[in-house]
Amino acid sequence: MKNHEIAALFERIANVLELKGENTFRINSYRKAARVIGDLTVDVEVLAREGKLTDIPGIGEGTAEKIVEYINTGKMSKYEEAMKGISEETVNLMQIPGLGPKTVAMLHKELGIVGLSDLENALHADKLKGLFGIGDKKIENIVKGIELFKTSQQRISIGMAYPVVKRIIEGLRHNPRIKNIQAAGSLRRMKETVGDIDILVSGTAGADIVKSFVNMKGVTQILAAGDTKGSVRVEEGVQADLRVVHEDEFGAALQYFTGSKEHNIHLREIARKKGMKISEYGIFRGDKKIGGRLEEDIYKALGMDWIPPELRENRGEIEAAQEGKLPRLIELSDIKGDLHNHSNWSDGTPTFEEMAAHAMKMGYKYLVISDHSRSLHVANGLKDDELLEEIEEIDKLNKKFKGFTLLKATEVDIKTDGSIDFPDKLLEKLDVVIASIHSGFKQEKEKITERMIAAIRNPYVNIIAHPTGRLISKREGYEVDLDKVIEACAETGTALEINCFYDRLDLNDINCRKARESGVMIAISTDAHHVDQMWMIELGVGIARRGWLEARDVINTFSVDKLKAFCKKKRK
DNA sequence: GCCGTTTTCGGCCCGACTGTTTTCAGTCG
Repeated sequence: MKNHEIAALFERIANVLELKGENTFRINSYRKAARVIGDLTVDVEVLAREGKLTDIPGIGEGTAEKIVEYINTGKMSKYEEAMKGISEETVNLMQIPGLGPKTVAMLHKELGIVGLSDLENALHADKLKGLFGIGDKKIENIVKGIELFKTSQQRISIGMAYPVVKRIIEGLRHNPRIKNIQAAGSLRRMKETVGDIDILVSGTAGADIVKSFVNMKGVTQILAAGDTKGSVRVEEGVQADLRVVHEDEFGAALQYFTGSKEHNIHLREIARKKGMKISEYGIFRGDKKIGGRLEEDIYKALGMDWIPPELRENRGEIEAAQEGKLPRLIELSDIKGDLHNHSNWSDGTPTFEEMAAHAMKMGYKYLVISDHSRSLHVANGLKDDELLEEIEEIDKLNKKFKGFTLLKATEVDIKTDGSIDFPDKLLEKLDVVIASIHSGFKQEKEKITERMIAAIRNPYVNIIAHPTGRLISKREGYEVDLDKVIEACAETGTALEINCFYDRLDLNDINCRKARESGVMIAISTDAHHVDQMWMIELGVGIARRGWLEARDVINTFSVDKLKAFCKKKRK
């Protein structure tokens, strides 16, 4: 799939055109094109072949031609033309906070600054002073911006941000001046990574609320503390912002600060066409405010259903809301059990009893014990006779439970030749078989895909765990043709996993939606090695919601009997 | 460059903040 290459190219065209001072609306078109192509769940090449590119909203004749050109020749003449006389390094200067296209272009023109080192030299030699629009403050800000740019920590995983938010909300909840408190931003949308944490409150005496926020436990640095906004850095290294708004603006502000930007822009376009206006203060017809206390006010006034935050990415949710066709997204309470867990028999820490007790506390009806198989030595994988012992042990325990079942399973290794390292007669004794790749990551795409499909065709394999092997901001994952994997899963009745572990979140939202569209069932599983990791099911449900999944798409919403039947069916 | 229940031309999301060019452009979210 060339979707991401093409999206990246459009984004780069937008950046360089911005630098050149081209028409903003044309630039925005390229941005939009980049976005919609990047978010497609189908192969752009297929659409091109079918002549359907212009069916995509935001893709017109011009952009479609450029896509076709790139598919056919591997080049886009528009990009090469735009980059003439400009270095990529110069375009990248715009990433420095406080440096926008106008300033970078001016610095390039006046001082011949090409990249960051030129800029630093010029600052050192005090050459910026006296340039049009540059005063002492501006220079100071550029210096700060460069520092920030260099040290700017990456976006952090939602799994790290999530507990921080819980702690902050817990810490403020008892404050009598606060009426409502709610996380906003990409965290509320359950995006897999979060840039900073946004918390919104409504209440009286803003300065007082802000004060208690910046003095909270875990705060390492106070960046700002005013009447309506406080900003801190916490010990996890992430920035957290708190905003205080009026009670009757809370819904509008929540809607605004939740984003995404693209979703909000689309809503505002619709509002404008209907003679209305949306801002963080409310929704207005002319000068008259017609709503804003509740988030629902905004959507209702625009003639559409309220849209769950996880869907607000401008990926078709607005159209669906207008037609009353939003999915009934899966809820955390639909989950009846966790399908991938490790005990102290392999590389986990808890005993079976501890796992069962925690699962029951979470309200689960069942829990899958899926220790590693023998070839995964590093994880103390079980040998054949040990798996047999484990099965016996679980059977014994199950007799003690009422309304709860430990399910017998394994996370079996898909070896480099595509074989599975437990024999069928052993797999036969299990309720669930999970298969995954833990070695040979560097194999070629075709080989990995074949290998995975061989496992999917094994009649005992029910779930493919962490299907792409990626680790967020650490490892790309192996190359696998996911389209073929999805096809094979759909054919054989094999489920794909959303691995909830915070640095995996694999499948991701887009692949998850793609799988659903092909009729593949999904398992949401934590891969917990400790009972304190089982809460991460919440992250997986978030990804599932972002992938438009309903309860019926997810096998761990099934009753224990239905789940067992699902797994058995494949063996016939 | 895209798009159409006022439109095939003339629009295209909204507001805050900052610094500087003292009336507004640039940047950001």
